[in-house]
Amino acid sequence: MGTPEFRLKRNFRPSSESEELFRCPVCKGTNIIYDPERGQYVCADCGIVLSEKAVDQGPEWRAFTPEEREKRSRVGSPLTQTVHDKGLSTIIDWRDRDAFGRHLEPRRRLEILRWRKWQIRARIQSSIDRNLAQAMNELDRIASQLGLPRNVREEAAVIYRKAVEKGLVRGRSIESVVAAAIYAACRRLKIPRTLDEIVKYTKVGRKDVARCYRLLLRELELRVPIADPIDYVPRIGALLGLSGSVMKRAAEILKKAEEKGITAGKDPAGLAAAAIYIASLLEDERRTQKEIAQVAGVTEVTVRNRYKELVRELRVPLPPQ
DNA sequence: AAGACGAAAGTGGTTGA
DNA sequence: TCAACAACTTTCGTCTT
Repeated sequence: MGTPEFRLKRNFRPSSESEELFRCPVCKGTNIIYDPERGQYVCADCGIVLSEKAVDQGPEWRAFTPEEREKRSRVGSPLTQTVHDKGLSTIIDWRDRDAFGRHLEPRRRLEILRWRKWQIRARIQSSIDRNLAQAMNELDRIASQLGLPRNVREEAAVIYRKAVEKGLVRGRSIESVVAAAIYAACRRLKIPRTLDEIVKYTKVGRKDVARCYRLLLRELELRVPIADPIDYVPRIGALLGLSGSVMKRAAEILKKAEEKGITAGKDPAGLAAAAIYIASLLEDERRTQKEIAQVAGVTEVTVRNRYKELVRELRVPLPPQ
């Protein structure tokens, strides 16, 4: 994988009746372009990323109000109770006797044994299914709010399923494990989303999700490539409506910085933001530190610090003024 | 009036005894 | 488990455009 490259279809214009859907909801422009690498549509005029949320107007029924939480908890917790105590387990018990207390003949006994085995399997199966069903709901919700492409959702689903099968979800909230799975999927597929972005659409704490994420990595032996600041460039650039040459410039800066070994231990989003800032100056497509910081999910100060560092260490010749 | 800059104090997470 | 530590954030005053 070399430098990230936008191969975009300019003036992308789908035909006929679905036209309304392909207008930018912000600037009403029709100049929507598609970035196949990220699986996103981007408005070429105002630079906004049109997530799937903006395109498909699917119902978003979940609120974060206390009442909603109440409702959810009432649907959630009885599940385990039902399965545990009130499931089929009371119907076929462990005794090898019939309803009159007589011993069963051997043939009959084997039969019962088989029933019991299946009943237990069915119970486990159904609990996994129920868990998965709920989790997939959550996954879809979070993923579409983040505007994640399909392949990430699938990767996340696979990770989650493995986690359930290994019994890693027990004792943890489904939502936090789902969020962790999504984060892991993003990292693996190099679709950069910060942990904070994902947590934002969740009602569990950042801490929980981070812990679950580490757990998933350890228990499932997931290999995750280390976060590369360059991966953040296209997204930040697109959100700011910057041209390809700025992004290319930013990527070059980051590559040099990496070679110099001054990127270790630094927040990749911050580095990318700083590189974008420098590139925007060099290419004369100025954006303020504040704007860049905002879309990168870091503060102005961090952008500034990284930017000063990069300029100093790499001796980037800045234009006057 | 807005942007850039830097200092200083505070925060959350990692590391090593 | 605690303390030290580095990176990042928040806040604020000052200078520049």
